[in-house]
Amino acid sequence: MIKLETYLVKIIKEALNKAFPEISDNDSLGIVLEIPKEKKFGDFSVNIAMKLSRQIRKPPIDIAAVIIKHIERSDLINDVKVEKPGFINFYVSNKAVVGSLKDIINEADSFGKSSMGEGKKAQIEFVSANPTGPLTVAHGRQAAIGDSLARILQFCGYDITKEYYINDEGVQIQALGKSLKARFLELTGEQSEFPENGYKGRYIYDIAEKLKNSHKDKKISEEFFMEYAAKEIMQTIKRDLEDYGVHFDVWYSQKSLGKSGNIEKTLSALKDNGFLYEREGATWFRSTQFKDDKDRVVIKSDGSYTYVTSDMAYHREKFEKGYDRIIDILGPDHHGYINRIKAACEALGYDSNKLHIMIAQLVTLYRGGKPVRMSTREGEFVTLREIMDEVGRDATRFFFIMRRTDSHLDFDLALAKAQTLDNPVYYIQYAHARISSIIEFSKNAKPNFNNLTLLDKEQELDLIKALMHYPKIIEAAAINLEPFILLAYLQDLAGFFHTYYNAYRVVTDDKPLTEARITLIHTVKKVLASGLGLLGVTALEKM
RNA sequence: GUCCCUGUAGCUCAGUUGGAUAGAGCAUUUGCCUUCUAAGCAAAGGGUCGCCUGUUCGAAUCAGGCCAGGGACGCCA
Repeated sequence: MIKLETYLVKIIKEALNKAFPEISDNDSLGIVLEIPKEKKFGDFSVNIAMKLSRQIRKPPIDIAAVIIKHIERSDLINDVKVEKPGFINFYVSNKAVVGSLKDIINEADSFGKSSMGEGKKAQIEFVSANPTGPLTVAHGRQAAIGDSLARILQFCGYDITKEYYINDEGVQIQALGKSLKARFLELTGEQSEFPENGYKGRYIYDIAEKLKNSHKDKKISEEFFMEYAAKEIMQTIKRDLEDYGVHFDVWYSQKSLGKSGNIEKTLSALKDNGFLYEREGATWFRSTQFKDDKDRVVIKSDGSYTYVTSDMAYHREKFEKGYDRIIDILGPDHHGYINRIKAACEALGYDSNKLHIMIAQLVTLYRGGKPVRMSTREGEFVTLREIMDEVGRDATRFFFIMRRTDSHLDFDLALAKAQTLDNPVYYIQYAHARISSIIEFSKNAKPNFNNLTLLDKEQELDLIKALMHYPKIIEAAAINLEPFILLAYLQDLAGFFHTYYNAYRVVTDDKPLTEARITLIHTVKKVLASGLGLLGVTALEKM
């Protein structure tokens, strides 16, 4: 929270104490400053009178009228008004606004940071695509959201670990191995039959080709085909993510989890707590006791574990590592999964409220308004790599964050690629580049903090007020785990700048004024760069 | 059948967790480049917030019930 807001909350609290001394615990009331939607309702607004209405048993508007009388006036406030249902609206003075700009400048690079995550550990697991094929569109969205969220949480002081869970064993990997073997034999001219559940994508041929060149006359085991294919694909995935600007701290192998003995520990813990039973030769977890609609098999009748079993053990490890917040980002096909995992966590005695499982909803690709068809099973799909190659990294990441995580996303490749005003990425980047260009143009005008009171135009004050909201926006994005909130803010901020740019010249013959304006746009530039950085989008100096 | 997501302007979507006359971009119409990037700005039109009932000072937001679209429901992962 910026200083001005802290001050306002303080004087509101004092006024409340004087007006209604009988309300003892006004700290728990939580005075929250809101930013009114409409300008005419002032710069900050408080709905405390409405909240107190029931307790005091008086109409909100009367309560507000009493409170307002006790509010301390100063030269930071032009006016305080009571509005219809019972809002108390604050109109701050130019001095307060300019003073806030000074505060923002003094905070430098730490402006916008929040202390909400200080001393807390958080883990975020995302993408975690099976090493059975290249990353697809859906992974692109999860990667963009996950990485941006990690950056935002880090900005809020969290000690954050980014993790990728590699599903390197099980039926799917076996199918992958068989697919590679079939293609390999095909290439070497031998008889082969392609497995029914095999992966038909062209990339299997590429791997087979590579294998053929490096292993001419050697005998190859089934095991080797599996490992070779998974390793090759994992390398491609890592390279794609690297080029996408996403770095993971931990690559966690499911195979290593199996070897660690943690699955057995997890199962015996569940058994001790009385949540396991046997039926039809399999062992079941009584997840229905925790809001799941079906009990789940944890040991199949052939003695092997299901996917859920290892994932339960994996989540047990997450809790054991002492994270304060555990975040999973999954694809839409995993939604049925949330209750199962939460059930397991509770059965193991952990607080499942610490676990946030987010579902990144479906992405539909369009090209110039027409849907792009794809089918994973047939090996026809658009990869993240193809999208990056076509529209570029910045636009790709931006477009994937452009909608709320839990809502469906239409991604139009033609639009993302378009370097026109239809394309919202450019709108923000353009604002940043424009500022750079002005600063370049005004070489001999240095930022100067002494004449900031010369900033008195409506568009200038609007711009500063928009800057003042940045810390709130960051916190909102972190609390809601929603990078989209930040993206929307940057669009607004860029808009305020473009408006200002068109209304006034920054560089004029008036030196003190020019210096003040340069100082302002410098700060806008910094915040734009900071926000874009958190989204993983480049802030361009020139366009 | 069960579960999840969605339903707001012609289109794509916001709506600060229950607040004020429901907002933005695109599209449409009209203005603005001899001056720091027109990839921009200013202005106008456009709404039964899917439907019904309830909760209260107050509902697009919460609860219940319908209707419509999308997705998921394996001893696959």
